[in-house]
Amino acid sequence: MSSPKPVDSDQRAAHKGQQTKAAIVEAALGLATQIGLEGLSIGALAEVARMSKSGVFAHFGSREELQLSVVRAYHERFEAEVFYPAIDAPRGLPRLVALFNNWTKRTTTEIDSGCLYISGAAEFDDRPGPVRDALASSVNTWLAAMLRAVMQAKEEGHLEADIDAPQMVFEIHGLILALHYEARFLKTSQSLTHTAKGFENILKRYGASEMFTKPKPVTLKPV
Amino acid sequence: MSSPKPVDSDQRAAHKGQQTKAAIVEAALGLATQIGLEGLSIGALAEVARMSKSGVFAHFGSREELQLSVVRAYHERFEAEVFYPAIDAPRGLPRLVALFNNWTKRTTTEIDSGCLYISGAAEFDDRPGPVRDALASSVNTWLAAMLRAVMQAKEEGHLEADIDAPQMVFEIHGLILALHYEARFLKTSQSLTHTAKGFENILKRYGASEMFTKPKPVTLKPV
DNA sequence: TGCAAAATAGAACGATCGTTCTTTTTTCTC
DNA sequence: GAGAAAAAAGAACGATCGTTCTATTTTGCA
Repeated sequence: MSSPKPVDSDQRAAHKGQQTKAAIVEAALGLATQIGLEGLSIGALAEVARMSKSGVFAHFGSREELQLSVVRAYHERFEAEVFYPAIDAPRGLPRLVALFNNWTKRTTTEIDSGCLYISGAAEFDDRPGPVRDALASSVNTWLAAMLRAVMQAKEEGHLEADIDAPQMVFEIHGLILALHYEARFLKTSQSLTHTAKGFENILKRYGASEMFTKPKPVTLKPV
Repeated sequence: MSSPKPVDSDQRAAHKGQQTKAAIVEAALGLATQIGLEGLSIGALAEVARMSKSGVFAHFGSREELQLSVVRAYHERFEAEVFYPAIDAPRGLPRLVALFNNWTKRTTTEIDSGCLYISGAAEFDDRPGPVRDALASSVNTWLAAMLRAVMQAKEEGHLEADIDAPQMVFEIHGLILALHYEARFLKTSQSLTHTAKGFENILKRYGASEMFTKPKPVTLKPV
């Protein structure tokens, strides 16, 4: 354990290979969200990354390992963009609202780029294997976080005491899925409004106090 | 217009070719719901249909035309299974409930087989062309039917007079999407219960009279 | 029953796929 | 700066893809 000076900062890892690997995964993530994990081909990826097929391939050893790397990268990005920022919000309903807003915001962005958790589910829903497991594990981790937030809101007295927490998470999940489906595929214009209104409805039904139900516009931190 | 005796009954069409074409589409539908429209290959289809590749191909002329045939067949089946049976129910809330129940029942079946409207949306949301158009058109037709049912229930006084009908359809759509996602991909056990409960919650929120909100078990017609 | 037409089969095409192997280039370390 | 190690490129593989073309078989009608 006396490596000279490795692990500089973040991605700027020791050997050059890890940098390019990170760049490849980055490009692969972009391709996979657009055309799906199954549509992701090494040839097309190599072209985007301006490398040779075998040069790309050598970093992963198999296409499946490439797909796994993409799933892991997506998971990290999702956490960083949706989960962690919401932890700053106070425990209870505010945090739940923050989680949902971040989720919605990300999904809105993904109307253009595509969501790997949704396209991946459709592609791998009856294709057992490591990729499917990684996808399902990521999604379950996220849904569990939402469930925790709901239960905390219940404990804090921000929601009624006898609510069915998994039921509430299920309904919220449905809103996001409908947003993605109708906005990205059907190109329905009102989807985002419907999502926000739907969340309001859910909050009301589960007894959220009025002060939380009106969604406040996202305040930008002053620089 | 003096063809001897064609168009006997249903599929038993005039020339033999149309029978086998129907059989091929049938097999293709089974393959496509499982592995997706993009995963559907003529070689694999030929094997299932116990025919040669070129024999299968000749019936369609292109892979895209094959995919279109599958989408059309799926549309017909969806209509026959979900839409038409519900028209027997009285106009208004009973019909809306029947539509939803049929939809749920079909989606439950599709936990094993897969839903073309969902997997197709994921595959073609970024891929313009006739297949995407056919898929979107079918889904829009169905969602329009749901919207009509909601508005009729409103007119009949079964729902509150000032409700936002598209909003209600959006929320219902979300329930079905969540059911498919969580049951088929995540294999969550409670999904069907959550869907039914979610629909109850929606009905209540939009002012359905009590007699409709308690879901009656599907009554089997005595033989 | 015979014959034209329709339906199916068979072989081959160029392209792309994931993967392997070998060679060249680049990088890192002493 | 030399030499070892890592990274990237290049070529080729067997397989499968959609598609085309040409035979062969089967069908339907006179």
